[in-house]
Amino acid sequence: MGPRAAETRTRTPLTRERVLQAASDLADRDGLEALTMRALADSLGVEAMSIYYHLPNKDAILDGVVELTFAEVATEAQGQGAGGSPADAAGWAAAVRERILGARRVLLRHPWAPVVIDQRKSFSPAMVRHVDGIVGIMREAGMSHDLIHHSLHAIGNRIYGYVQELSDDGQAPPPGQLEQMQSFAPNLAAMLAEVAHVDPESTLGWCDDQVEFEFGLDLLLEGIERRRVTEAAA
Amino acid sequence: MGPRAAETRTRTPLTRERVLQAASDLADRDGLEALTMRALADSLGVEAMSIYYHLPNKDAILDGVVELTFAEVATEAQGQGAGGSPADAAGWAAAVRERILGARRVLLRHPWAPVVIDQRKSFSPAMVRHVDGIVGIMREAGMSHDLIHHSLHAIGNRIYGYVQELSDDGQAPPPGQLEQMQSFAPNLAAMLAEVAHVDPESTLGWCDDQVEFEFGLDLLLEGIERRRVTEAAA
DNA sequence: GGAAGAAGCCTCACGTTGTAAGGTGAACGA
DNA sequence: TCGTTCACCTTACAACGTGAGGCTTCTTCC
Repeated sequence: MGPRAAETRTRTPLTRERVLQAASDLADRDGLEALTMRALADSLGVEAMSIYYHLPNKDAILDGVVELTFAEVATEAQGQGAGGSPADAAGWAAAVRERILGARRVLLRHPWAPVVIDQRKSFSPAMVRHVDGIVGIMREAGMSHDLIHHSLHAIGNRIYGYVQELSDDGQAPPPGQLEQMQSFAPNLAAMLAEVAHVDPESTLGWCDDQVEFEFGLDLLLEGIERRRVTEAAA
Repeated sequence: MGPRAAETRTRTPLTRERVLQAASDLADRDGLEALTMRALADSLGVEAMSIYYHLPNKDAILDGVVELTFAEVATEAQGQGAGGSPADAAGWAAAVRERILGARRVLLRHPWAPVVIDQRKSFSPAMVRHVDGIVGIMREAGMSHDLIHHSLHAIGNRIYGYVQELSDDGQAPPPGQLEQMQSFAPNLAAMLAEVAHVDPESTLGWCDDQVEFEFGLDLLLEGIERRRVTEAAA
């Protein structure tokens, strides 16, 4: 039998994985700024310096939780239509769209992740694999590497650099502020006044992030599709 | 005469503006992480706590430098064709494009600015004015507030959330890494292998950020233009 | 001219951060 | 039984933002 049989009362031992999972949970619960070495250790019932036995430093922890997040993206992706390949010339955009929205679904559960991703270089293998899948779909649709490359850049910011954008709280700004804005930003003020109350049933205050996200994504995908057709005709 | 005439030998006095300018310079020179209260004070020939007489705290400084950056954007914009309004139904996209590229030119001189902008809420008046100008152009082209609103979201990330993206150093990754990637990200590796050596005369290593940026921007602008035509036809 | 007070800068100190250095006790191979 | 190694802990330090309050120097009013 393993050494676990003789175990008496020690707490479950620290591992790299347990630390990273706890870090992710802590950031989910209390936000990225609450992810300190001492708080993390505390949530594991351990002293801060004990963590350094399993991870070299905090940067490694940040890299680790990003990796962990993209592992989640991968399982999310294979949960969907992983069977056939609907990525022919016609359907590539739908397939890419689905992958990206899937990644977004995961990132919405870990709002700190995009922040961490673009604060550091952070090219984790799982993230690379995710991008690779998208390249594969576009490649199957017959797109050139050059077009794919540009498209990745165009789309890239949108996924990984995705941030909460305006109005986290989902409520209108302090009432006085809008009419004050009217004086020096009249166009913007007019727009906000009209748009603000259009669809109160949307998920979040005046700007439904999901709607906005898909609007931008579709603009890009449509544009890329037209470039693909042009390229294929040549 | 003013009190300046009687001045003997004191150093030039601290002001809010001088502090903010020094902060911007320091971040330009040594990076955002080097912008600490003590280092900032040092660059002003002063002790850290003296700054607090002119600014309430570090957040105010960060807000201030963003404001200062967008003031630069404003002067850059009025340097260009501020005379007539070429923002009719046909030319709105070109006008918006020019504004955004102008903002980008400034932000490239202050690479820390986008980071600061989306770390905090940071809706500085100058930034609001900049957005307002874009709304005005689109409005003149007859677009609905709804379409403008969505378009702002689509474009927004691209400007303010703009980050350096991959390969800051502008060089290819460590040579071994690419063929290692080949095993678990073959599509990506293939693309990189082909794209990497295409245009060595471009400004920065393998990914010319300016080209990529304009590619994405044009995709969005074209898509928005088609939505505008559809909307105008209704 | 002299007193009062404000303006502007400084010293000191505290709590929090990441982490280097090294200690301690249990498990284990010789 | 005796190191050695593993896993965790204690102590300590430099750097961070900043609260409390002190010391000049200038302005203002009598």
